Amino acid sequence: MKTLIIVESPTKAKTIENMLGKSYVVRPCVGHVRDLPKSTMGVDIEHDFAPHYITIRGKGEVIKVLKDEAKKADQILLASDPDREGEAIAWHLQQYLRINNEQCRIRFNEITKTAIQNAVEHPQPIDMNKVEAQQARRILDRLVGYQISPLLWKKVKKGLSAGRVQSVAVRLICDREKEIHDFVPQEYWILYAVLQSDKGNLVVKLAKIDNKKAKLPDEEAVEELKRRLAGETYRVSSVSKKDRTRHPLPPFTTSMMQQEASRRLSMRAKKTMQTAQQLYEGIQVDGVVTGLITYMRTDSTRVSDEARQHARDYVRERYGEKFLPAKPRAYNSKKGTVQDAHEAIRPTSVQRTPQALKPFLSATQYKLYKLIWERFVASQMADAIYEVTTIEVTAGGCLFKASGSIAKFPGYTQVYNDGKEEQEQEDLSKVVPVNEGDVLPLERLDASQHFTQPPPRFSEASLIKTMEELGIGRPSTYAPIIDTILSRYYVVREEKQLYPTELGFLVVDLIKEYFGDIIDVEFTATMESNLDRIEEGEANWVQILRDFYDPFAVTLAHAEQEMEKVVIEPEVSDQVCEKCGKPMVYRMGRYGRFLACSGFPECRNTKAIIVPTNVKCLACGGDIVERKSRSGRIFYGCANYPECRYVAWDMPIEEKCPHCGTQLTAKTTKTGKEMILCPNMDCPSRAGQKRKTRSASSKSTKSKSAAPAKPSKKK
DNA sequence: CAGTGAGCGAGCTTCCGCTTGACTT
Repeated sequence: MKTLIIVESPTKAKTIENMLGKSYVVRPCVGHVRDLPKSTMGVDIEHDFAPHYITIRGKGEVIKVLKDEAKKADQILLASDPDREGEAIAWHLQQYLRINNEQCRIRFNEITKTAIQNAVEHPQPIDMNKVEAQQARRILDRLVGYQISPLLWKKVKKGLSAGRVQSVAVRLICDREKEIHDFVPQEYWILYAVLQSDKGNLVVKLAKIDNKKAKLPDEEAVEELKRRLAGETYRVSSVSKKDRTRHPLPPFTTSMMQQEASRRLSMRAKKTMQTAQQLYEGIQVDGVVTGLITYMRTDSTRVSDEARQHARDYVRERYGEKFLPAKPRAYNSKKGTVQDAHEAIRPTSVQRTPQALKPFLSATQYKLYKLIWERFVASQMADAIYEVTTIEVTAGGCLFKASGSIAKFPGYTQVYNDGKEEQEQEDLSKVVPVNEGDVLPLERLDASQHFTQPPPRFSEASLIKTMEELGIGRPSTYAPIIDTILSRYYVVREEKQLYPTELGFLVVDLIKEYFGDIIDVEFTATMESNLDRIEEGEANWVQILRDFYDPFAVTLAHAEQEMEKVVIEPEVSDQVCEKCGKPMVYRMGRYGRFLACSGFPECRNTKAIIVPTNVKCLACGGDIVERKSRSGRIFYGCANYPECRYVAWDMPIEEKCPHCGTQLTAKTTKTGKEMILCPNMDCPSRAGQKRKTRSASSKSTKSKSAAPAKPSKKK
């Protein structure tokens, strides 16, 4: 008796095969095996939206392996992920491999021997309601994307795209930009009273005037209040101390990991996912390829009992009983958009500390692993306890306050600092010990002018966070969506911020005008609740699609008719063509923006976009200019290139390196400090720093070539 | 670390979500 088990990920296949006996063969299908065709709609709208599925191009080898193994097996079990997409993958496999057995589907939420053995012993039928929900989602996305996009080609520009998810992402960025543009800053003032005490000055902040929240809109109000307070006595009306506890954060989901890696490690979502994938697939540790983290695409914070127990054992042993909460912490994923097929992202073993693994990891892998490990261990540790002191001072009917906190017990912050510490340290400096009833002489009143700030632009991380909150997109698509809207040139990224382009605004405005409801943030939420009803057997998938499509078809026809062809006028630059004297304009090419003569095609002059700086090149006396590399990264070079080859990633300063004479550069670090660096990597001042070269002792090359070549145990 | 690029107009572009490589922007 031989059983073939099919799972989605190759790594998972290897892991599970090692857990089961010799009579089991585990093979991966590597995601979906069939889908709608790329080149045509593939949906028969006239016949109940019947989909036309074909095997996915490029999956030939994977499918061949599955077919061969299926022939040899007595029993086939489909173990794709226990969520909507996984159910559909199982169904496609069943259809394609012609599996007759009704009991062919097994499901498990965690990869432990007991969970898998239990699942293998209880195969079930495929849940067709779930499959139909997935199919409805797939077809709806196809209908929307493959009908609005061609409309944009016709009316605006070829190659454009629109979709349920990407168009909302662009919309969010455009709406935010408008908000920032329309924002009117409000002036307000903050008033501090600096009071003398024998332990030093106490700084208290104005909170209330005549029992109402203090509002100081302008300088006049401040002066008036100052006159009112003149000669008043400042009396400490209360001093209170209170303990406050803070819970650790749950272990990572994909989106939380992307946000934290962006905030703390300045890593892009794509880079974070690539690195996490390496940790998941396995690193050579003492000659053995070891998977270091659980699956990295998940929307769940759930943790297996086994892993939780190991974390508790580790905390007890390493930090002592005090750091252990009485009850193990459970992070139950809230119901809703969460599909909960995988656990949270956590280390596969807490025993593998970041420090112990450091020699086997690249710098990036180490940083990300450390973040994941610490976040997970902290999530099973005791609360942090702070003592918060609040001092209230009254004077002339006004209430002033100061508060600060001191850590009494670090708890989980011993391992994972959530970054609120610095802020509280600052508060603390304002609090000096005083007693209730004390009358403190006034040193001075400090008033400062402030303005309300517009909301910040989206970063990759905050966009992902917002999309997740709106239930738009999935863990596997957060990072790719950002690439899509960047490559369509709907948005651009500068530093960490996302800015909409003219094209982005144009396309969003058109979709808003003609297909308003599709781009509404509620659209996906409504769709999801309909999909839930299909899953529950309360709604019919064809009916759901019809209810959506009938009005959509009308909208589409109307848009085809009414939408005017847009002529995009290129943006005129302040530069003049040196060949014909006409102004130069910005155009979009295959490699991004460039300057072209507005006299095209008579004059074919083109130039790269170069931004001047005020810095001189110390090597040749030329101007230093800002340019963009092919990958889009900003760098600085000499305007006399190629005669002068001076280049640097950071802004040069007019000062030479004392060691090698190369012109130095300056950059501001994350903490706001200015760092002077020599761009010459061979300079003695750079000694000990890693060069960006490929070392022969590479970890990934070895494991990658070794893994598929090694024949898994046969016969 | 920087090259090019657009228009013609034949035939193509495009969606979202699952998974990894192969192959360059």
